[in-house]
Amino acid sequence: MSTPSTGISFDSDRITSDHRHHHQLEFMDSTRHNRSSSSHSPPPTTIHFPVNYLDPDPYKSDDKRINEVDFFNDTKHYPSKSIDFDLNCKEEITKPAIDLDFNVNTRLNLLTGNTSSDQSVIDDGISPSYEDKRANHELVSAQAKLKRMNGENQRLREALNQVIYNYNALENHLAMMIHQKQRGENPNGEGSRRQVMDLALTHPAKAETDKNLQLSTSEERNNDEQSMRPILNNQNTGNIDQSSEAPIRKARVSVRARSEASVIADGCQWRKYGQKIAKGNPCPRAYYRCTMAAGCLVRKQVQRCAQDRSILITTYEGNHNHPLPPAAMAMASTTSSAAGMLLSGSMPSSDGYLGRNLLPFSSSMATISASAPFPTITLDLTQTQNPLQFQEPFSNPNHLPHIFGQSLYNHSKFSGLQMSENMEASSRPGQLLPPAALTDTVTALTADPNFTAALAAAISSIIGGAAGGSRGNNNEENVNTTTINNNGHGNDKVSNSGFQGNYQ
DNA sequence: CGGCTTTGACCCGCGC
DNA sequence: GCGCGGGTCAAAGCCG
Repeated sequence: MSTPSTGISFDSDRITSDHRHHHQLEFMDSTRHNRSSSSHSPPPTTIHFPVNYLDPDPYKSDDKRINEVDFFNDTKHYPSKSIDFDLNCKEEITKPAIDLDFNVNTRLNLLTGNTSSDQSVIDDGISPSYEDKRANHELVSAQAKLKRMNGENQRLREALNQVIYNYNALENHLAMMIHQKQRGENPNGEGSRRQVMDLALTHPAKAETDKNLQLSTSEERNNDEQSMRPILNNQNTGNIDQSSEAPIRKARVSVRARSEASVIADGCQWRKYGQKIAKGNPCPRAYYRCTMAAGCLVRKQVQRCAQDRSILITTYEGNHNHPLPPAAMAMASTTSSAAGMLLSGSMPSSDGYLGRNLLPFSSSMATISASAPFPTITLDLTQTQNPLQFQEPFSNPNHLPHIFGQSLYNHSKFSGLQMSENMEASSRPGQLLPPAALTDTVTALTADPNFTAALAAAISSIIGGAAGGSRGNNNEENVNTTTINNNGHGNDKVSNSGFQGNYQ
């Protein structure tokens, strides 16, 4: 646990069962809605990329009434290592603020007391008083530097959170304007309700525009992409009357987590408004809508996996139009970022470039389904250990914060930040991209501004939400630019009280 | 009594 | 046009 390292990493993985929240979902045996037939759609083509996940131990039996998985409960503390960022996020009324609590081990073994056992015994001829003065000077200097860094880091984080918040507000304002425009043109409002909903749930207009522009440049499109052509035509002609558009696509982010809980505690308040038996799965699908603010259009579906009913599948849709509590922001920013990448084309279609390059990670990670009715990115958190994951000490099911950031977080690995530092990991067969593929992927990703934005949000999520950031999971091998000792173990760190993050 | 869940009915898109 | 399936509505009931 206390492996010496200068690494900076971010707290990541923790899932705990939590019964504080009362939203429950009864997966009944009802078959009244079951109209399933024997026909099945072909499995969607997929793109995979890694998500790190640690099993939350859903069978934890401390409490007889485990109804949720709380991804954000953070009560554990970890011994600090070299440089540990203890990120506390306090909730404000309108936006999250962050308190930073740095705990830096300067490795100078600076002592202000006279604990002889720790003092140097080497007689170098320098007087003790000189040593003390020098040590004190260094200590003061380090403290001053730390203070500056602390302030700067907090400012940056606040700025980043503000940007994310403004972005979400603007996005929802756009949806609202479109809604009003539609109502103005269609006073009855009938027949367009669902379309309005879809519009509001659809990811940013710019992302759609980008995607559509990409579509216009190629003749080789699959059927799924062809469905977007009406949108493209409208935009090209300057017609923004989307009420006349044909299929509006909305991105979904699906999270697969192994849990006996009924729902995952993602920090938001949800109200169940429906339940149905979907074709091909005897487990009912429950529909929830966000009730944290009037008019919030975010919805989620919760369903157990037919093949493995210990797996809970939660699918999010849409962006919140209201400030989120810190506990909710991790999921929000992650799903938003994933959806943005999906719709913006940063994550190309299943036969796309990135997909080929990322396929080596396919076994246990995230999946993009391009052939589904809606573009869906699935974060598979059911794997106890993914191919990139080191054996590490934080596989405690209670220490699973922020797993939702992992998908995007791992994407950052491909952005070429630390390619030269993959030596250890690359020694494990099949765990890293071939150099050429990696380079290509890096080029593709970094060339895409949407990826940059998404990555920023994801990093924000990780930094802001990781409740002290570094539980040092698998990711530090690549991302940590200061790592000297990449032994694959998580940076032990002092955790803190609040999990924060960002999501929508 | 208000908020939430349950659940049958309904709407709508899509494929045949 | 029809049936299927996904998604939503809304009345009724439940619960604190």
